[in-house]
Amino acid sequence: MLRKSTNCLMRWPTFCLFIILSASLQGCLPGAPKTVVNNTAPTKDDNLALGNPSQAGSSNPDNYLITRPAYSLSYNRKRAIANWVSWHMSAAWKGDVKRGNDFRPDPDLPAGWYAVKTSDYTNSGFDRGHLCPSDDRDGSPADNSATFLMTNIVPEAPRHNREVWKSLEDYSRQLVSAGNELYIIAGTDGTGGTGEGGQTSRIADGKITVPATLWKIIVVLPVGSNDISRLSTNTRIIAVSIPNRQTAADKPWTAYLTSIKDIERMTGYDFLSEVPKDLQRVLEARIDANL
DNA sequence: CTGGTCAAC
DNA sequence: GTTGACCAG
Repeated sequence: MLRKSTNCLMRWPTFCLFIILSASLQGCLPGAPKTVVNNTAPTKDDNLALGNPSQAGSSNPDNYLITRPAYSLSYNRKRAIANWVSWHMSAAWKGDVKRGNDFRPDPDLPAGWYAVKTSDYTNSGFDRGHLCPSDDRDGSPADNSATFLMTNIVPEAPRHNREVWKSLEDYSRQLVSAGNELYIIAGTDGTGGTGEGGQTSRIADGKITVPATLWKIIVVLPVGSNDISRLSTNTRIIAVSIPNRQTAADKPWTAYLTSIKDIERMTGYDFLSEVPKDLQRVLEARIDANL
């Protein structure tokens, strides 16, 4: 009953189309259309697609843009922590690369700047808290390793990091497993947190500021391309602002839901700046419904 | 690199 | 029980 493929092409075109798509044979068949169906496979997209919230660049040391394949961030030299980190998240970034734990100074800071090292956090009473999590970047060794550069790390109250912040990270990866992709921006604000040793403004002999607040904005999109055009008034927005205190973990992350507008008021940043103004207004006022 | 802890699932 | 993510030495 098996026919040669040329017969198949004439007699069972639908069947052959299936073969073409599933076995990636397009390149073997000259003349086959390049795009037969919409591409719904998740991709790795621009980490800053929704905008650069603080207009970070190369001129201001306290708003210094660092761009990598894994994420983009604004670094604050005076505070020795990031103002924010922005990254795209989809199943395309996921894999089975083992967590590297290779915390190290960021070699991409300008010459002459102090580069935070992992031992600056030892015995500080604060965790080396990821902004862009290791587990969001386990698709390649290079991407995972990039999350351990100390510019992506902030002094985070241990219970904050391991409990309430982690549970939101886990939830966001569940959203990805369920068929969404995400744009995530996480950052810091204010000075002074409460770690294992009590209230602290700075660690490492004053070199590193302990942020008072960690905030995060998650834009939830269906898997696809043309990112900006996929935002609508129905787009789900998850925004939280969580004090950097051990006791913050006494409540679930849903207790800290807020609006993007509130985070803009707190930080002075402008989020979703690539999105049309009218749509920004709607989405930035939104507070996610409690789950 | 190893062993230990803690919380969540 | 296992896993993930810290810590210290």
